[in-house]
Amino acid sequence: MQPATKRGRPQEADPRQIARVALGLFERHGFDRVTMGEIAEAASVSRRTLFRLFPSKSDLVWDGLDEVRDLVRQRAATLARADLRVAGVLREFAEPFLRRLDDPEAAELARKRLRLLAAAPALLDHPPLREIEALIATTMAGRTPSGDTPPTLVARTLVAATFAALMWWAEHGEGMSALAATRAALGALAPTDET
Amino acid sequence: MQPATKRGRPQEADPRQIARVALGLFERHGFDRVTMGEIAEAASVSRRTLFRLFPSKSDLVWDGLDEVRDLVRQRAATLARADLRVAGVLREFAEPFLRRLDDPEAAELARKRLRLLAAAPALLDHPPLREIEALIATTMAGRTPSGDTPPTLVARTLVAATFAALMWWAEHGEGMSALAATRAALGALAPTDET
DNA sequence: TGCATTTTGGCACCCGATGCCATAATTGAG
DNA sequence: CTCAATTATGGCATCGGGTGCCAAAATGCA
Repeated sequence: MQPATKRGRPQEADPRQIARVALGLFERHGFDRVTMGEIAEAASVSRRTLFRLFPSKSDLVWDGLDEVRDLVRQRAATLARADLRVAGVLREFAEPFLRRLDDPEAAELARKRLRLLAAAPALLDHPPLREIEALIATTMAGRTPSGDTPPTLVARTLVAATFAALMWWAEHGEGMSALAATRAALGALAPTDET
Repeated sequence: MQPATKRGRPQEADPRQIARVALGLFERHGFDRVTMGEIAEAASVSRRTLFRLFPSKSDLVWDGLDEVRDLVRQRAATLARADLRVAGVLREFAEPFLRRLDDPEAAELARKRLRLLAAAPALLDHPPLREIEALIATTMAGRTPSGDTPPTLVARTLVAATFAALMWWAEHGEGMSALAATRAALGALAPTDET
């Protein structure tokens, strides 16, 4: 996969720097009011290499998500527990990442990104994100006792609901932790009979 | 809003016919492998008027959603009940529409559209759809007793979860009704404590 | 010095989408 | 009947995201 050899022309462009520049522009002017040409100019690279480093505009926002996806992959493969229900999925997948957001600085960065999402929903259509969803769903589906509600149904609904809760938290959840918001939302969804 | 008068050049293009043609092409070749130019040619209109009738490619898939949105608007304005919780939202908003899917023919059309969604998630980024979500969310937020979990949080999570359940139903829910799948999924989401 | 290797960036092009404008087809008023 | 107002159509140019192709630069290695 990686060349590892140091032959060839060395890479001049710094992807993380470029992503930082882009994120700054997005926050200031809005995601879709910033053109790839402007980002390229602001980062002092050509439009062409910008597209080579970040094949889509969304990749600039989701920079770093690949590593999260790898962690989720690893966690999914490692998990040997049989009975993995909703509470288990939250404990094993959501909590380890959400706890990072206890750090106010990390929380603020996460909020910035999530607010970008709310303003430009096209960002949700992102392959690594879809793969994380699918990983959680299939892992859960394989480890849930059958007989009750179809596991794939629960899994996909759970992931969607969790993301929605996170988006809400980014905008209105100032007082509470991301994890608390997620738990509260999931708990409130059961359609208890009323008059 | 509407001209109502019959002056001016009569409309030659038939939007519903065009949408049908487009839907057929999408099913056969996949949403993003069909170009607007091809649709225009297949429907015997110019690319320009195609874009005037359907400002975005997604509008071809979501043709007719505006009327659904109007119904939801009306329903939201009419609803006078105070305490409108999760079960109430399902009863007042989801059920009236999901019941239409008891008709096998309507169910098959809905499945076609939802399967298109699963294959091209960009279709989910559609203004009328967002407005329906927002309508339900704000209606619910205004009628839920405060004190417990923030209503806007519950509302947005509920809508996201319901859509996810519908998408699952379109692909794997052959045996069951759309409403049953939704209910089952929501009920299973509460994180009951386990070991 | 040359050669393989890798990055860079320029160019042309595709596709979705938008603005502008000339033109066609109709109704209604004189 | 004639003409103006009105509405739909479609051609043209342009923009922005995205891709393929290819030549030029910059390095390690023989």
